[in-house]
Amino acid sequence: MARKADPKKRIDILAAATKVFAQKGYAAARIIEVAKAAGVGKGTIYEYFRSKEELFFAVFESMMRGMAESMSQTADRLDGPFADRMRALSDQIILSWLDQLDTYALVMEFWSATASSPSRNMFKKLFQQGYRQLRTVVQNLIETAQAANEVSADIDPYKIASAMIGTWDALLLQAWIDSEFDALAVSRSYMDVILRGLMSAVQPSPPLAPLEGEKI
Amino acid sequence: MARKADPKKRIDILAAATKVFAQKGYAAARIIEVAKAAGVGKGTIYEYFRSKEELFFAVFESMMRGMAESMSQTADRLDGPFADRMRALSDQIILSWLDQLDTYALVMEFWSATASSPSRNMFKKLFQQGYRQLRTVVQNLIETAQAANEVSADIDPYKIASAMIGTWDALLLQAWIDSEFDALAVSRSYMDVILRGLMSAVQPSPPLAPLEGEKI
Amino acid sequence: MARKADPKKRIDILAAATKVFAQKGYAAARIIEVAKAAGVGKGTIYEYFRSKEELFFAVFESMMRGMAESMSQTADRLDGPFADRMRALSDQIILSWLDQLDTYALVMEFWSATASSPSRNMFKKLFQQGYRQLRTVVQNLIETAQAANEVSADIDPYKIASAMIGTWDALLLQAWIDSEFDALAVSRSYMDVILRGLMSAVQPSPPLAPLEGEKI
Amino acid sequence: MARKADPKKRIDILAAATKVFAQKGYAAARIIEVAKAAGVGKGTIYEYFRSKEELFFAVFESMMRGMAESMSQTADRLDGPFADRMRALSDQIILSWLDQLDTYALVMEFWSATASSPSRNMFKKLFQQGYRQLRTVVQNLIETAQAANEVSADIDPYKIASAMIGTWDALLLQAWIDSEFDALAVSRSYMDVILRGLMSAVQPSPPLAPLEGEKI
DNA sequence: CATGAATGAGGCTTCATTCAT
DNA sequence: GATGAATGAAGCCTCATTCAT
Repeated sequence: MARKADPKKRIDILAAATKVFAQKGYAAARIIEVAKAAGVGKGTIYEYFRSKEELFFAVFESMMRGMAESMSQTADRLDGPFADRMRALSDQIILSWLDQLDTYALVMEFWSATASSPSRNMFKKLFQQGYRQLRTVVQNLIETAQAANEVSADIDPYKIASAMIGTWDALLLQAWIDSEFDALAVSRSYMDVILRGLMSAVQPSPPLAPLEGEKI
Repeated sequence: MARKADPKKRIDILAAATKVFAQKGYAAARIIEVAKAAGVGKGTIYEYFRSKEELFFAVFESMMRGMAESMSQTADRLDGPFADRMRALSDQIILSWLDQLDTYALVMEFWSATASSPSRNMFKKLFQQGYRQLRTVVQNLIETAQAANEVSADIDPYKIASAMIGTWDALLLQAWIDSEFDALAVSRSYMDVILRGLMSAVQPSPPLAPLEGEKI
Repeated sequence: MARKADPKKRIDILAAATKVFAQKGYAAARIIEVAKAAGVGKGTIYEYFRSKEELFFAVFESMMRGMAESMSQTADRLDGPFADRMRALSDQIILSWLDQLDTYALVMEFWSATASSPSRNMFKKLFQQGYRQLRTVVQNLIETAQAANEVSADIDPYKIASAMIGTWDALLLQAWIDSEFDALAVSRSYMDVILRGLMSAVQPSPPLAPLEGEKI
Repeated sequence: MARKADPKKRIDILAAATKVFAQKGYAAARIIEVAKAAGVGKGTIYEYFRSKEELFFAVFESMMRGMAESMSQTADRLDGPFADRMRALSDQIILSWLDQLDTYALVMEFWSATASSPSRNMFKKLFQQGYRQLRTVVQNLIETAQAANEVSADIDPYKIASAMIGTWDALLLQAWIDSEFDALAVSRSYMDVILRGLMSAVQPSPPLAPLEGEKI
């Protein structure tokens, strides 16, 4: 028998690719670099992945899967009053991402790299799915809080959840851009304000002039 | 940067490059495409820009400059109570970007394209500068409102401004990814909550357990 | 204006490619070799031909065109009695090909190179066309001779023409394989016999046992 | 050549290789394909043949051996008058080859594949040997006929034999190229003419004009 | 003996850049 | 100044061959 197919090798290559793609970007990443980082020969990469693009896609997929998993685990472990849950979730997201800020670069890579590629749509779907998953967690928290009268009923859980995860994303982006940016501190202040907004009595934006279509 | 005089041609090339880079991404964009789009010969590009990267950088710079300009003009025109100003600003940002969502792709491009480039730092600086500019506008609005007692004094204008522009950014990202995402509606609900939070009495997140370093 | 497109360069590359393909064979031929032989850069090849295969096809096409041309010119110049014409044609074919025996290798290349290629059918057609053209020339000679009663009427001009050009082809093949093989001498002896057969009274193969399907 | 003993496996591989090489051509043939067709592992090929080229050479050799064998068996079985023998031989050659026209492709492969190979000369020799063998059979038939006064004595048996086998080869080539080409019918008409030429009284091509451009 | 996972040399091709016109 | 033909560096990928199991 020949050397048996090492299932660990696929993982190794994936890990190496994640690192190299994150550091160099898709276009600038070299297959040979990935091979070296994985401690295998160039050709071996192609034993496990059909092409550079497929490898890239596999990295993305595994990354998203990892994120989603850790996310739902986190959500399961949350308890206490609504505000506590939200603060804990926020911190968890920020902290776990700050730990692997390099990987964050990949999220951007995935976009540019597939700009004119037919797999762009697959990326789009995986991406939306990731966002949706996270959004659902937050949305559920809000809805539960509304049921418990912790959050005013006139809040649209979907919209607010969308905005909140967007904010986390953006804070991480800023942290990535600017290593001095204190994403955790900002996120905490932000949560204070948001929670206060969510939990206070409703005051629909009443005397506000119509805004539709206006371009100030 | 520019070596030849005709300023109109330089602008034509820049506009063409903006379009091509936004559509194809930096790596996939071809100089010949830019040349065709600009209606000039391939060699002419090099009369105005030393290299593809420099052209790219120029596109980025002009984009940031344009954004900043429109941003400060908008801010100058704002008036009325704090909530109105904020809502108007939010709408303005969202709407003007939605108009040119394609160009938004460039923001991501700028990152990935320079991942392993020596000009990465220049990009970083320009980017931070753009963010800072926008943040300052929001920060000023908040500070003014605090001075007028419209916003509680315990709010950190810098942090909240950071979070808010991040959220706008992220909503646009989601709109870009998912064409059905209604960024405007979400941003308005979001502003309702945020404003309520900002304008309600302060309730510092007191009984919250310490979070530092914890990984829930 | 840029350097003007040199139409001669295409010819140069084609000539170089003909030489290299003939010497090395399609698979073993290297684009860089062709470039060097043509005195141009590697990339220039791709300015004129989309791919190695296309270049190869162009070589084949130009070769066939050249052959056909020289063939019909030769035929036009033939005169005198039938036997003289045939002998002159035979000699002309053998001699002109012996002059460029290397090129002959290409005829074989064309086959193997396209064995599993989609362009195989194009090659097949060009090839058949070349053969047909040559066959028509011979066929016409025979038919004219039959009309003049120089050749017995029961001869099938198509079949005999097919066999004759086949023989020339095969003699050249042997000459190519074996540099000591005297294709000209053999072809002359062969023509003697053939012409004697064609011009003698008809004696249909009468008392011959049926051969159909038999496998001796 | 062979390094391992099992002679059956060697033959299996050889048969598989013959098929694959004939279908795909040498360059396009893949060792893995041969292995699959032979029902063995890739590595096993290398137990029996040192390299792809050696395998190819072995295929060629076995093919030539097979041809030569069948050829001499055929010749031994021939009897009757000269014309009958020749017609029977011709039919035998054409029919047996038409049966395996695919394999015919290999003959061409052998050439192109070794164009720039050091084994080219070995191929050349094997090839010449095959041709010579066949030629000898025909030559002997003619010489025997001359001794029996069936064929005029001024015929050069070597030359005519060379031309005849060449013609058969070429007819098969045409059949290979053009599936509608009726090689058997053409070969029979051709034999009629040739035999008539061979068996008629000698009329040396006497009053033939000198051949312009001739390079004797 | 047999296998097929691993390897890396080397090919084709692309495309930013140069420079003669 | 403008052009685009020419260039060649460099990348992805293939596939014959090796060798641990």
